[in-house]
Amino acid sequence: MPTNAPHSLTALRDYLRLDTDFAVLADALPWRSDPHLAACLAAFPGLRLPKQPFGETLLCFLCSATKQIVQIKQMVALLAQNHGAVINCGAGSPNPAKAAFGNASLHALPTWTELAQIPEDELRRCLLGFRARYIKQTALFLAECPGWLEETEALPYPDAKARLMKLPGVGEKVADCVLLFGAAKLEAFPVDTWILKALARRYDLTDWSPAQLTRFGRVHFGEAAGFAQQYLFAYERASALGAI
DNA sequence: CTCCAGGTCTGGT
DNA sequence: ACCAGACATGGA
Repeated sequence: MPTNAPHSLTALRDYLRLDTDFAVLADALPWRSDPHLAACLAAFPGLRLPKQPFGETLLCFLCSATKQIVQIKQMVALLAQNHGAVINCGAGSPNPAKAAFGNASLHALPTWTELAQIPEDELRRCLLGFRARYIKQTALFLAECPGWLEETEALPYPDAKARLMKLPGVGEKVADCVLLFGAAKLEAFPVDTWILKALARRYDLTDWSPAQLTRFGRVHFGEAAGFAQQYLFAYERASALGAI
């Protein structure tokens, strides 16, 4: 562990925003008393938690409900391709993405303002299914409330979470993902199917209810629970794929 | 064909 | 407060 690892939660957040080596955050986790977490940390020594744009994170996780990760990627790619502004990478512009994608035009994700203009049935063409309605309604709400997203991101975790959960399609899990990945709120502990499996299987809690497992995770992993969540998630998926 | 996927909402007890 | 179905769609 580097000796300059930050020790307060505020310092950890600042550290996160620099997109440096986040492995030092492990120091804030109870891995010394937790053999499984220790194994996860050892299995993914380079794991990072980059802070991503708040609004884009919200869009991506509004797509995520009961979908496989490969499919979520495809939905997001279609949203960009069909409705996002073209990113200029003409001749002379040293855009590394152009080398990677050849002459295919690159698109940004559509902004919430742009999404508010798109008919729901057109959004549905991006394989969104029933999620199209959530995205459309959220876009219409955000269009009526300029600054709402920025204000939400600036709030403390519990207030930000409560506000996000007022959006259609945003429940506890999606709100936690948006705050963990899009706002670097390390207290956020998103509980998805993988985390439920990990808590039940790796902590010998097979007869616990999902609500009890959730509470266990939030209490056990503490102030940097979201960082622990990433390790549990990565480990459980790799394990399912036979990579571990 | 059936089951599940980085869930949420709604309408029942 | 807790529980079952519905919700779209594709991959395993």
